[in-house]
Amino acid sequence: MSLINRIKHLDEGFERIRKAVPELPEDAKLCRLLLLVGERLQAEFESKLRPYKLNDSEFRTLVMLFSQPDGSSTPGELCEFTSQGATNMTRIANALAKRGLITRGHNITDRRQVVMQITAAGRRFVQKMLPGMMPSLRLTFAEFTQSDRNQFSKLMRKLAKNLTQLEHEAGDPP
Amino acid sequence: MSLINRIKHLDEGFERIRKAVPELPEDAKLCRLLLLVGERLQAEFESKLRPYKLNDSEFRTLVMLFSQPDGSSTPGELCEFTSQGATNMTRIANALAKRGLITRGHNITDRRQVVMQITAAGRRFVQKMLPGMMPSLRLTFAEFTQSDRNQFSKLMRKLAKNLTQLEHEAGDPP
DNA sequence: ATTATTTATTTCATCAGTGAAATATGCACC
DNA sequence: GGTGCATATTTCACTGATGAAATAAATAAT
Repeated sequence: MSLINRIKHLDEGFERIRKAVPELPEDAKLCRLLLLVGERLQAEFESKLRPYKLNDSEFRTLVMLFSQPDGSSTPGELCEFTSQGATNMTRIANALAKRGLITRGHNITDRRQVVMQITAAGRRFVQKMLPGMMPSLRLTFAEFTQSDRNQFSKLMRKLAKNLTQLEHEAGDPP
Repeated sequence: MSLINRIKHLDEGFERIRKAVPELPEDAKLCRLLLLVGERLQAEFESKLRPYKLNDSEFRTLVMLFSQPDGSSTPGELCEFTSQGATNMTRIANALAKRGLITRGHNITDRRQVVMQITAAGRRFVQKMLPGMMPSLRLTFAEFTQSDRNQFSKLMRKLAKNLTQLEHEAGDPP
């Protein structure tokens, strides 16, 4: 069932739910909308990655390194940036290192720290991958005006701000 | 690291990536924004569900039944609506049935079809759950004006339309 | 009546991520 | 130099989803 049809289905179902739970705010639907679109977008990304035998977290980690000023970082830092557990990060580093996309060494001034460094091959890989994602990216945001883009960015950041506040208030109140 | 900080980190990293891959459209960032917010929102939902020992796909399936005019559907239909595989749907149905939230019977006119029917307990469960999600929902969309909501809905639907087109064009061209 | 198709289930193997606990190593403090 | 802390890795058990293939049961086609 296409995304459009699922949204149509959502619109209909939501009306019936509101009949039974009138307190349900309209925002619940916005929320589902975002999640539906997000899932689909995520699936699109992963399908681009699959042929290269990389999964999403591996690729994101690699791009994270690519985007560092010196192309390197430590597992601990990357755990923070990507909200991954340390166990996972070790696994990801293993996978990337085995494929020669990164190297692992030790920080000279603190030999406890591992430094993961993107290799030339890793950079080439990212530079080859990114354009492959362009076509669907352009299609996805087709007919977006500059004002649409600005609105979109603004709304996402507003959501992010609120969600961050939610995180902090989650420190269980008495 | 908070969502806000991750976005700040994204803003900085993106600039550096653009230095190396100038063709990368600004939309790539919008895309990551949406995915970041979507992930966080999804996590929020799942945390609400966890105490009830239901996972996301189980709950969504239950709500799907709740939203049907007669509170019932078949595994095949639900697979379409939720983009789940048949194997998964059987597992979900098992879980929901074991907890008494749905019943399973056979369609009278076509005994191959299983009909999953939400029970009174299932309805009560949904009606109890939904309000529990309200507080975070209200916080998430705090300071959204009605115009924000309309914009948001409009943009999501535009994305959905484009993504649906993408799906269809995915029918591998010669 | 036999064959083919549809629907659901079962079985099995696999992947990706999670989290806890134990281990190794190196640093910092004093 | 010994104690304690920080960093990363390993091991293990688990969750949730995924997909292929075999099976069962009922219906449709003819």
